[in-house]
Amino acid sequence: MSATIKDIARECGVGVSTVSRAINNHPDINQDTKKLVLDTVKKYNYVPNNSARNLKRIASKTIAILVKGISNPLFFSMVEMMEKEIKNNKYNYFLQHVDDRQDEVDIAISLIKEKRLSGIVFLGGLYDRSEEKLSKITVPFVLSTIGMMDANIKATCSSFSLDDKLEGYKIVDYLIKKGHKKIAFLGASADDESVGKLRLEGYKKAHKENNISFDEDLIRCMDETLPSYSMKNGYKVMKDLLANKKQFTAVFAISDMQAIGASKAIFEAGLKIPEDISMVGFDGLDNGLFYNPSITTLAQPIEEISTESISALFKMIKSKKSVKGKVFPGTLIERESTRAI
Amino acid sequence: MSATIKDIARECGVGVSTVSRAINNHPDINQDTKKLVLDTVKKYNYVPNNSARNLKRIASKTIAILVKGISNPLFFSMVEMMEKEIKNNKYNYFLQHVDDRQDEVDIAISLIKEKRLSGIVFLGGLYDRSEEKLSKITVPFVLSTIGMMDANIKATCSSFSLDDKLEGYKIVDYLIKKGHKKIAFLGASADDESVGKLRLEGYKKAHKENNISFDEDLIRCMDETLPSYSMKNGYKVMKDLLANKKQFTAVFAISDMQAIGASKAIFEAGLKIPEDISMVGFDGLDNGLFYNPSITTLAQPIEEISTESISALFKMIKSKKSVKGKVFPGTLIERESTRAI
DNA sequence: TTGTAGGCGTTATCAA
DNA sequence: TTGATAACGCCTACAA
Repeated sequence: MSATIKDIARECGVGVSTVSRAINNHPDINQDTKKLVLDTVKKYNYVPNNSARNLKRIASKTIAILVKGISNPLFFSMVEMMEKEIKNNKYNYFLQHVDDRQDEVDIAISLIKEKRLSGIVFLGGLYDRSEEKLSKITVPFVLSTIGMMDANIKATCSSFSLDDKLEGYKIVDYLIKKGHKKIAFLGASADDESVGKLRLEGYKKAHKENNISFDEDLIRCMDETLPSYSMKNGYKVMKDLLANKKQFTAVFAISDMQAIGASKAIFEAGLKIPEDISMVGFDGLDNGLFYNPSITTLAQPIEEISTESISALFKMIKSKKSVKGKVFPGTLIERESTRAI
Repeated sequence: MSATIKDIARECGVGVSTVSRAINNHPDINQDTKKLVLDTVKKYNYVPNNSARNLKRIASKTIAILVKGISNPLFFSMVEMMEKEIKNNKYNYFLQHVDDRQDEVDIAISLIKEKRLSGIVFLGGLYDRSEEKLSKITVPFVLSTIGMMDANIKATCSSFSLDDKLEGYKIVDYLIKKGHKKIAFLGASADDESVGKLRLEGYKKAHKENNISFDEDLIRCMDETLPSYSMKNGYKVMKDLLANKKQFTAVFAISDMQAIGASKAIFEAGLKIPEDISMVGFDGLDNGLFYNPSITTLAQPIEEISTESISALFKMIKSKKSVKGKVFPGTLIERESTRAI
């Protein structure tokens, strides 16, 4: 049906290897023959079959981005940034959603065999993986925006993220310094061992250092039936909290999207932000910036994280050596949703 | 390095074709042999190499979703829904972003050759394609959420979308019936020939039928340097409009995200929604629902559109016959951002 | 600088 | 119900 390398070779009156050399920019080829070949390629609209290439090549020049918790827009901006760099390197990539219940390492291992991946980016999720399991991944990979309990693993892997505990601490400390003593926490799932847990630790640490006790009833997990980190989730959880008649003057949601949903619930209860309740989120998304009121947040330097993650990956692919990860500082962005009391 | 079908065959003491039959669920195989093979497959953690499969198979059982204007969250929900159906059919899929400047039909044609696609979903974009060009696509494809000027093409293709002109008309007519006479329009790019243009036609028609003249100065295109349909874009354009001191009492933004950005600009100007200005969006996203105030919108039935698009695609793949498209009705959802004057 | 041929891991055809 | 074997389209020694 559509043209193959043989057709092009025949048409040009050369061998297939010459065509191959032309399209793959090999040095040992006559410039004139190369031009002829390339012209015919264009003329016939020939596109090499990637499957055949991948079959032949050891590595397929494709990298996979595994995203856990797809609903957070944070990841999309990151993917977009990574995409650029991947294209610059003339690699392909594909996105793979990973369910909350699926194990991304298992998926990665399958994918490597299936597609001869050159590398993998893990985006989000990946809590509490044993080093042993991670070591089964036979291609270079980087961990991006992933909170890990085990500092050991984090040190050995190429992990690019914030110190979630520290940043959680920073923003809660900010609220406390503003005079808030009753701060609700809108977290991840109950059994979360990743960023949700770490940010919660930051929350607790801030309370402890400021000599404030916190109320366990004010610490809320997300609703497992709803997409994680989503507005819906924040809304639902805040509705429940409000129904409980618990007193609080501030809320720390572990994502901007949850903060937005929670804010809506607060408005519907007839309360005002920040007059009655101060709201802070996490991530630094545009969604929070354009909200009314705009949401104070702990912004992740997603551009740096994306860029450094992906270039570390390429470094690993090309040098075969492992590259050290990095911890980035977050930035507290004070907006309209918080006030001193 | 990792196990191949030969390794499994050797291990089981059978031929490769038997292994192939086992893993592909072919009928003509002894159940015991099949079990043995499948067990060994599991034991060795064998995963068939997809490239080899695709090379051999006429079609690769993968379908591509080409998304134009990635920044609209509308598409992500749709992709998620389609994903389910694709997995049900045991097909693979991948997402491909298409730049605003790229031609999605060209990309599609390359992809078909490169990956032996079984089918394609076009999501967004694809304005004003000639039938001739579209006919170069040799595999089944559906057009989803795509506004097309040329009704002819729309009729021959499997297109699943709203009647954008009609829905644009509906929501503007709603505003007019509420007493608004000065309605700003926040559209797509200046040269848009797709949904942006169609919704604008609806806007004009509503004015005409209600015997109201409209002010060309109130019709605004998006900022080409910013992502289309985005909050940023709505914000920027509304800032400009406000700086112009033009009078208007309502705004129709062609996406909820633009409506949100525009709303923010309005708040920053010290105005209130809906007291000073009424705001309507388009799409029916959660983002508008959770906004403060929630945004009145013309909701697309994205679940139906997604489901019907993808099942039409599978019908075409399996029956080789073309399937007729469908026009869906939108739903006007009145929320907090509009009022009568 | 070029062409020939073998093989990458599958699936499908054919004969057993 | 099985197994050998020929493709699928490409890349890459190796030979010329």
